[in-house]
This record gives sequence, C-alpha cells and structure tokens, in this order.
Amino acid sequence: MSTLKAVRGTRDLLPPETALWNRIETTARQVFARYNFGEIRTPIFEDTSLFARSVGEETDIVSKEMYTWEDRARAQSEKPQSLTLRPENTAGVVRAYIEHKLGETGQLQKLFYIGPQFRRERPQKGRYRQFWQIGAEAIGPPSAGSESPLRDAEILEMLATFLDELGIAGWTLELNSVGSAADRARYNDTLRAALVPLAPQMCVDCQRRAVTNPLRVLDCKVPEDQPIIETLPKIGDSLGQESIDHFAAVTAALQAAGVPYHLNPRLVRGLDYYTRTTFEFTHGGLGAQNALLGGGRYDGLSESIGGPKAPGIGFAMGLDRLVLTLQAKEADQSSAPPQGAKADAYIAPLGESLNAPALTLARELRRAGFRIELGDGSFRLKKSFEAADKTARHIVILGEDELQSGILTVKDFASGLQTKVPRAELPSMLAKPMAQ
RNA sequence: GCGGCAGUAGUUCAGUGGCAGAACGCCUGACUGUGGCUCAGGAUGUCGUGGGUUCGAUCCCCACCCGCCGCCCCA
Repeated sequence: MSTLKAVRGTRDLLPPETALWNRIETTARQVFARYNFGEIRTPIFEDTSLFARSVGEETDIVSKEMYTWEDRARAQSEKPQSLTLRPENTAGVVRAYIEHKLGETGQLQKLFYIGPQFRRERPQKGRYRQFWQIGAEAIGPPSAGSESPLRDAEILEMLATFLDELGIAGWTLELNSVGSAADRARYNDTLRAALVPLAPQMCVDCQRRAVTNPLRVLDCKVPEDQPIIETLPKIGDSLGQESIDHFAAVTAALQAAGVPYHLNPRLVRGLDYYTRTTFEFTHGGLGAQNALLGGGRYDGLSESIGGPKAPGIGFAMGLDRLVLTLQAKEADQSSAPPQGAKADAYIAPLGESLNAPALTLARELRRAGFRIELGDGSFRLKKSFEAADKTARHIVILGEDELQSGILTVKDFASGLQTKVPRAELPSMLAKPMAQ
C-alpha cells in the first residue's frame, strides 16, 4: 500500500514557519483596523455560476482552473447544484454584500478577509493549488462615496503602509487604468484591429492572443516583439473623459501622500470584472510569480451578478508569496536566528513522584502568563538539561528538597548562573528581561 | 495544459551494474542532582512508486507520482 501524501499543489505548514504566517496575518489585521476595515468570512465553496458571472466565463480561471463538482440531490425536492471551491474571494464578498442588503445601510462597506483559495494550476514556487489570500474590499452605493478616487488612493496607501510595516523592502507599485466597461470594450476592438497586420510578425503566442485575448499581447515578454508592442495603441487613448479625470485624481492623491508608483499602460488583469484603476505590487526574487498582490476597481460587478449598483475597489495579496519574500530576506540577513521560539522556563521534576507537583507549579506559572515547558520525572537530570536548553530560557529544578523547602533551583541558560529562588519570587525572576 | 531538470538517512548532500555513505542532527554511556566542550559506542533508509533489461538495478530503459525552472496564468 502506498503511503498517503498531501495532494499535488497542496502542502502542510509547520512550526516554526507558521509563526511567520501568524505575524503577517496579525500585521494585516492591525493595519487594516487602523483604516476601519472589518473582517468578513465567506464560504469556501459557492455556486459555480457566481464565479462564471463575475470572474468571467472566458478567463483561464473559470474556463480551466476551477475545482467544480455536482452536488447531487438527496431528496425528491432537491435539485442538483454545481458547486466550486472559490478561486478568489471578491465574488463571495460581493455576493454577501448583495445577499445581506449591505447597500441599504447607505454606508461604505470596508471588509477584509484571510483564507485559502483554490485553482487547478501547475504548481511551482509561489504557485499552489491551495493558496492563501489576504484581501479587502471597499464597496457601497455611489452616494456613500464608493466611486471616489480617494478610495482608490487610500487603499493603495494602506497597502504601501502594510508592506513597509511587514518589512518588505523593494516593492514596486504598477498602476494603470483600464477605463470603464465601455472604454475597455472599445480598446479591445481597437487593439484587435491594429494587430491584424502586425500579428504575423510576432511570436506564436501573440498570434494566438491577437485573436483570443488582444489585451494579453501587451504582457508578452519576447524581446523581438517589444518594438511592435510599443507601436500599438495605448489604452489611455481609448479612455473616456470621466475615466481620465478619475485616474488623474488617484495619482494626484498618491503623489500628495508620497506613495511611489510606476505607471504601466500595459498592466492587464486577468479577471473580467476590473474597471478603471488596476494595480499590482511586484517584488523581485519571486521568480516567474513576481506579483505580491493585485487588485483594482470593479464598478459593474454587483450588477453583473444581480445586485444593485455598488462600485467598489479591492485587492488580494498572495500570503504564500509574502512568506517567501520574508523568508528570502531573513536568509539574506543570515546571522541571528530568531530566538522568539523559546519558552520562559522548563520545569524538571526529579523523579516520577514529583510529576504531579510539577504540573501544579506549571499551572501556576502558565496562569500567570508564562510560557512553560513541562519535563518528565523519568528523565535523568542530564537529559532534562539537554532538553531544557533547546526549548527554554531557564530550567527550574523541582526535587524533594525544593518541594519541602519551597525554594526552587533555577538556572539561566544565557548567563549560566544558577540561583535558589523562593517559589513566590519565581514569576518576577522569570519576567526579568533577557539579553536578546 | 506545454517544454526542460531533479527525487538517496530527520536535514543538507556524496556515491556505485556486485554488502548503502559523509556531515549535521538523534539515541546510549563516560557523569545515579547539572546542559553547552570533549571522548567512546549506536540507530538511521522500501535509494519517490510500478514495470522492463540483466546472473544481479539505488544506478540503464519506460510509465506514473511529486518537486523545481521556463511558458501560460495569476496572488
């Protein structure tokens, strides 16, 4: 019988790595809270048509990457239903916004989420079939200011602050406007027409894209094609005046706030619902998967799935990729491994008759907030020391003498000093700051 | 989904068509209430899985699985 393994593209996250995941999630919660975002948790699977109608039937995500199955009827009265593991979370958030009539509050809804997403892609570093996203959405009726370019700028400024506070240096904000749905359709036609005479001189991928998805031609990385791409019409030239003014207001606010950005008229996003402002934060050192996060405005998304007019803007960050970036940075800085993984004390009972009193002592200290590793009285003292040195900053020896006298033997591994400490003074002794 | 490279101990990796190796880590002892430094011992394992070639395969061949790199796509 073959042994069972995590399936392709999925993986286990183990300590100590999970501490880094928690640090990132905690930082996100803290930063988002300062911008007054609240957490939303939506189901991990939804009706398949939600994604088909929002992300777009023709996108790669919907057409070939979703985990979809038919949930069979269990009773005469039930109908079978096609369900899909969510490949992204914006659609679920907007569905919840509509379902709970959050637009009726009249207020802008500012929601963030943290959770796994699923896409059946070929796995690679930074690309998994179950991957984690941290994202946020600001959505509401136009009367709540949901269309304001200030919302776009605020979100981008929040992301810059988040990455800075996480300690990710060297990111680039790539910014573009793809215009309204009408602007975008017009540009698509213009581009398609312009490509008819040019495509035959381009790479085979571009020849295909010129027909299937002209916007993707702009993303081509083949060097020989670059001069041709430079001559193609720019999306900026297809934007209506409203889109132009909106985008100008976004960039002006970013400049005022001192958030650096790089205009990239070729930035194209793969989900159909994006309108006007679109962006990516990229980082070198992630290989082919260089996008740390991406997002944009989606002014028509709510209507496209049967909801009220509810413009919005949001983003999704690849948590797996944030972890990779921070791990690479820590590997670079080498030197001191983080020492935060150690307990405050290891309690070493001397003999199995001391096990129960040791648990009592551990309970006292743990209830006082200390991180305690509890040894075993069957260990010889030498073995307790070895185990303690690996897992804790102090060892507390609990033998018959200590139990009778109430004076414990404590050794500080950093200094090598061993002292006798009355039980009542143990908490203050353990609380003393350690040399970091 | 396409092309390429890899898979050997807990980890990082050597290696050979003929008994499976190193370093680190782990366990035991020198030392029955004192770790780190020593020293002496010990265990590492379906050599990714399944077939094939061969007297004999961890090694060569094929398929599959899984990972990595690029494409594609995206976070």
